[in-house]
Amino acid sequence: MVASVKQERLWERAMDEIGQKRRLRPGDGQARAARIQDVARLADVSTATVSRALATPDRVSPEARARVFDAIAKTGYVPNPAARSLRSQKTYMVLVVLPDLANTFFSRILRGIEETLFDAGYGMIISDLDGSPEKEAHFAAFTAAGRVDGAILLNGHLFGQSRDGKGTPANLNIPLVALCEAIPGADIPQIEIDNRAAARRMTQHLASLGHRRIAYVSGPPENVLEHERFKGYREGLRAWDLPFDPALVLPGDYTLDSGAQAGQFLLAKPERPTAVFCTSDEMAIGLVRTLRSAGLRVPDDISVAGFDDIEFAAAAQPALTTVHQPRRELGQAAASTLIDLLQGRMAPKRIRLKTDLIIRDSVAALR
Amino acid sequence: MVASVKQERLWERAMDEIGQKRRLRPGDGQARAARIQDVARLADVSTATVSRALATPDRVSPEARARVFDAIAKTGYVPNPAARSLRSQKTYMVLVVLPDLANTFFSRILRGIEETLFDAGYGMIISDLDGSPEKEAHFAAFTAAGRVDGAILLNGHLFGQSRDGKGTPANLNIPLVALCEAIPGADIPQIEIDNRAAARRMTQHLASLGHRRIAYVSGPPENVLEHERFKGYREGLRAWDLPFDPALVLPGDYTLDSGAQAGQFLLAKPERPTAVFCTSDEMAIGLVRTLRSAGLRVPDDISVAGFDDIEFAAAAQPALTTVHQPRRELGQAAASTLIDLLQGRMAPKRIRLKTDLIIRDSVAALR
DNA sequence: CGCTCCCATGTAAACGATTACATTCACTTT
DNA sequence: AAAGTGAATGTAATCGTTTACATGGGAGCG
Repeated sequence: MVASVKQERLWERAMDEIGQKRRLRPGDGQARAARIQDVARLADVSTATVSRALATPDRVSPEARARVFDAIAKTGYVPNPAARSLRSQKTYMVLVVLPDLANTFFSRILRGIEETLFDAGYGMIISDLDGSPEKEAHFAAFTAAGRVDGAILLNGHLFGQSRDGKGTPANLNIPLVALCEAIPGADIPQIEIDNRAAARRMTQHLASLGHRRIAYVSGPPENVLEHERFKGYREGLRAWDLPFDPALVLPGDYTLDSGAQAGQFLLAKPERPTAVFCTSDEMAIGLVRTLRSAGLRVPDDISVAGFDDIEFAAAAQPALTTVHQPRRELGQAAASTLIDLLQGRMAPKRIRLKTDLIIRDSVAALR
Repeated sequence: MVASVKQERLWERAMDEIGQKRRLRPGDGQARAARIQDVARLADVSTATVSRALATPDRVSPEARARVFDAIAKTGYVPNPAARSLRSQKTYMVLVVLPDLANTFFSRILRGIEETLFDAGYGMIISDLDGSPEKEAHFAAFTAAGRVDGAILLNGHLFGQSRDGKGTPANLNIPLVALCEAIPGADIPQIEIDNRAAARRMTQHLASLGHRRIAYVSGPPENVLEHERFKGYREGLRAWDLPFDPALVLPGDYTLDSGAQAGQFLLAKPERPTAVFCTSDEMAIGLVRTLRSAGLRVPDDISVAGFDDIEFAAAAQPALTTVHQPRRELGQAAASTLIDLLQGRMAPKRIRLKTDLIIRDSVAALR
């Protein structure tokens, strides 16, 4: 892996030199790649020694090792992954299962995952479930076929199971890690933030600024994150001896549109809250937009808080007070936990990363 | 090739049916997956017939085919991808090369790619180059090793080459497609929008509203998109007989921060423009923020236009007038073009998708 | 000196599919 | 009736590694 740049250059040259036609399509100038045989012959050792020089360098003599590396450089040899995988039953590939690839919340998490996997020599295959059971079945089969060594699940449930744990989980026999949305009942490592504590903290922050009527825009009702955040919201109210008013709980599903929708509900209420806690930034941005176009000023007339701290939270008008999720770190933690499992090391059952309260301009003290 | 989708389906159905049987009892060892041998024995045919029943069903007698499918369902057989790939030199995997996975612009494109590949039975591997030559070399080797059948390049250059075409492109010998950012000089299909026409149209739109001093916030100077959009900007000015003023061209790199930075430059200018054309929505949003915090009203005091029409363009304050890029369709077009190549069909050398001028609230007529 | 032990290496058997080539058999065709 | 044709299937080589097992030789030890 370290020598890859140099190898690459040499490889091209070697390919040109060999220039041997492959029997694919006539007239196609496909050159054949060097095989382990070629390296072995050139280094005057057996294929076994070449393989060992690569996998366990300390088990071959320094002289042989040097000759092998030399031959590898000369031929530009790159091991054939299919052959390697066929024999060793390892693919060095990880599946990342997402509920929705188009959701901007995931992109930075993906990057955290990708970079960690990359450093450990693993590739990343992405599956965007997109709410389709058909795709889910496909990827279950895909996984079962042994195309990946492990998987990171961001979708809140196992293959073949619904979110509430109904149904029999597909038996994949590979290491799994749940990221962000914990999978209740599954005996796999869970990487997440403390959603409850974060929601409680935000609620208390709003209360501490004098707000007594604090609305809550929820996530989808079946969502584990939602349950936790809702609990935190109620705990926050209780800590400040504020009454819980079900009329102040508005349905949402984390999207911009549902936030805008919640804004409409809010405007229609006879007695308006003075602060709104949205459980996603997208909803907060949608909500602010609705409120402003109705002539309300944020935060002067009404405070709005978000959750996630996506890129646009800081650029929104007004800049959003929100809960920061360490998305990149979440991805990294999930990936390195999975790698631990893949390499037979112990891994913690649960990792909870710290969130931060980000105070910007969309929340103000009650006048 | 054509049968792959159907094959997948069958495996899935088979999986479902024998789901119970394959599940491990607690404490049980690893259950061995069924091989083609097992299916052949059960169906009382040779392995060749099983293979043919799957790949070319019409070359097998209906009776044998039925017995084979039956046996597949009974055993829950799923072909081993490594073995298949080793022998047939096909992986049914496509590499998607991105300059920056965390950039929200790409997520919807990825989805378009993913769904199209999925429908054709291909999987998607993502490589986030992240500006690192090391990663680039790695993925070049990865590709050269034959882990993918083809690649979609969104990064504007070939492996081993810089953006301006310097250096020898890696000799990968697999079908490639360039998406969004055309690769000049490369003899591969290019899927893109007409950046020049779109930029010209937006510039003319601003001019038609009476603006005579129209600033331009650019992309990175080495970027092909940037060159095209800049040409369009100048053409738009010329069409309205407006002078080109280099002082009104501000450097940017498509990010939020560079837009905010451009705003600072703008505020410092003695003679301010009345409209600003930002070549990305992110920059427009960053710019608006800077302008507003300096007390300027958008669009009353200054108009701001964007490019891309990302999700937040509509939710921004004020909602952004911008150029809509059909991102999902771009992804789909690139993927299906690549699939055509992979399956030996002809593919167009260049596909240009239509853009739309989206008129919202951030641009107004000059008072 | 003879015996063990271990290290470095080689030999060759997997891994699980695809597919070129061979074979069989039922039908035409001449 | 002999030969030719083509469809259905089987046989076995092949893809390029990894790795269990075998081997040979040098060091250590009594």
